[in-house]
This record gives sequence, C-alpha cells and structure tokens, in this order.
Amino acid sequence: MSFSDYFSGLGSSVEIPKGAYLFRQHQEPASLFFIEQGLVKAFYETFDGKEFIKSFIKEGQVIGSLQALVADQSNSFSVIALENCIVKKISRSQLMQCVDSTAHTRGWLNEFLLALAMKKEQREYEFLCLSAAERYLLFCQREAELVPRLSQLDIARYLGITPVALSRIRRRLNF
Amino acid sequence: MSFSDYFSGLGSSVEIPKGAYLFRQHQEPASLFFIEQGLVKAFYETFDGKEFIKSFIKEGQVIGSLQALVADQSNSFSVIALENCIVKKISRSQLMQCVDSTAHTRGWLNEFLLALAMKKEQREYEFLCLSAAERYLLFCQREAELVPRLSQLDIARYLGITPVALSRIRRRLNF
DNA sequence: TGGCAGCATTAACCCGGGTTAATAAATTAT
DNA sequence: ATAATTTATTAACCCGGGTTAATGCTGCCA
Repeated sequence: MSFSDYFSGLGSSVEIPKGAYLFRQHQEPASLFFIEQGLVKAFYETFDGKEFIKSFIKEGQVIGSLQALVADQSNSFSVIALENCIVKKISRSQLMQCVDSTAHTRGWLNEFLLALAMKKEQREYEFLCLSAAERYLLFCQREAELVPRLSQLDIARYLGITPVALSRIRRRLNF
Repeated sequence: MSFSDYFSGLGSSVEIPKGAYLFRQHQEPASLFFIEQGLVKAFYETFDGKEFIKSFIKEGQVIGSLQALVADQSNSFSVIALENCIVKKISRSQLMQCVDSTAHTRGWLNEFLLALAMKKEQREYEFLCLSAAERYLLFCQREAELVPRLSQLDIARYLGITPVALSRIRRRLNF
C-alpha cells in the first residue's frame, strides 16, 4: 500500500523549485514529505560547507528526519530539490494524530521503519565490505533510472568520495 | 520496557561457549536471540574468509537477521560468541505468534525497528562523514565499557580498517 | 554572439590505509 | 615452566583517494 493511500486527506501539495530547500539541518521543526513529482537529495552539511549525501528520494517516496520526528528534535540533515518538485508536507503533529488514531497508519509506520532499517543495513554492508568502484557499479545497476538525472558530483558525494576520484574510477572501468 | 518483559515466557536459556556460532550466514533458519549474559559479534563473512563486523551485542540486547525474520530467508550474516554466553532463542514462528496476538509485542517491535533504524543511520553518518581515526575515538567514548572486552582485530574490523591501520592510528593518538 | 558560470576530466603531488613480513608480547596448552 | 599459539606492533612498499589547479566542455544569459 502506498503512502498516498494512507495520508490522502492530509496536507496540501506545494511546488518546490530546483535548488530550494525542503528543510534544513538544525532548523525547521520536523515534518514528513511525500515527493509527488521530482527528485531531492538528503545530506549532511558541515560547518565548512562540505556535503555528504545520505540518499536520493524520488517521486512516490517519503523523506523526513527520524530523530526529528520521533524525539521532536530539530532535523539532523538537510533536503534540497534537485529538480522542480511537487511535494506533500505532513507536520509531526498531523502524523502523530494519525498514528494514534488509526491502525492503518500504525501499520504503515511499521512498514516504513522496516524498509528504512533494511535500506540502511544494506548501505552499511556496502561501506563495510565494498570498494568505491564496487559501490559505484552497484549504484549504477540498482539505481539505473536515477543515474542520468544526477551530476557526477552528487553521485560521488553519495558514494563517500570526491568527484575527482569518481572520474578516475569511471576511466578505469572505461566509461 | 526491556526485551525480557515482553518475551519472558518464551524460549529457554542456553549456554554458548566462547567461539561458538549462534547462527551462520546463509544457513540456519531465522531466529531472534536475547543475550542474557556475555558478548557476541555480528559479521559478514566473504568466500575468502574475511570478516566485516556489523555490530557487537552484549547482555540485555537482542540480535537477529531482519531480512531473515521478515522475509523468512536464510540469515544474511553470522553471529559468534566473543565470551561465554547465556542466550534465549526465539524462533521466527514464536515471534510471529506474539506479534499477531499481543499489542505489547507489536509495540516492542516498533520500538526495536525504530532503534535499529536510528542506530544504522548513525553508522551511515560515521562512514560517510568521519575519518577512521575519528570513528575510532567516537567508538572508544561511546562504547567505553566494551573496548576492554574486545581485541584490536575486532575493533578494526568494526571500523572498516585493518588491525595494522588501527595500530598506526593508536600510535598517532599516542595510546 | 560573445562572455560567463558550472561541471567533468586530467595531471601532479601528498597522505592514509592495504599488504606482507618480521618481531615482540600476551594467552593458552602441554 | 616451557612450548605453542594468538594478538599487537612496527617497518617497507604499493596503491587508491584527497587536494589543488589547469583545461575543456556545456549551457545560459546578457
């Protein structure tokens, strides 16, 4: 069952232009965002302006800071639109109301947490066991549809390397 | 609320000697283990005998393969006792019965998944944003109690580096 | 159309970690 | 207590990735 089935009544759709923030690390209160159209990136920003990309979220998927939503803290990372997007925003209080009042939503939350935990376990595996080149190849095959929508710079920052290193890897694999 | 409160009636306690497997990658059917006493490590084993440690689990904590439990597949990693242990084993079917029949257990599962997702997000952050030396320092302070119970080899394999590299890092930080 | 800004590639140089191997220290077994 | 095994350290050498900077390339805007 998809997100929109669970939360169809909630929130309103907003347009977010390419390059704009959905929310920013340590700022706004927590919200959940459903991406109806477009593509965004979730990333950590360091004091000196470096970016480390956690994940890419595209149409049909959901993004929000777990720590922020659960513990009612500020967001632990930022989210920015990589394309012009249409998103639906659900505030923490709206979400909590749903979770408390409907078994459906609780079920959805369970599924969401399970999927998230498994995705992060997979990423742990990749950082722990694979080289940068292997991670890149795996990314290209698993996210084939995404690759042409991304810059090398962002792919590199997702893999945990610099764009220079990614360019070298691509040459070695003769792209 | 602790694990033993939820599942006190289930399973029976077993002794596992140091060095023995609780379960092995791609083998046994899925189970959940509650560590009553002792310390175990969860790790991926490669065909050529290398180990990559996912996590250490000590007394009071729970370990089991999510993919195995949820999708009823074989385990995706191995778990071995680092000390003599006493553990309680709950089979997949026992767990599923509980989850279906009692709201308490469903609540516990939710908490467990949430904690797991957040822990893995934290680890993602560390691999993405921190150097090996920084990861080591963070590990030492956050898991101070564990450090003296572990070998350098296993700490290194948890950090994603070789014991040689860890030794060099320790020297740089003059330990 | 020309000029400018951003992105990808390449080169040069440095450094951290991998690998192998030797040594030393600490456990365990006999 | 001694031998045998495991664990930690150190050295030497190599390689991959970081850093900086130069060069193209593309697209955009004035």
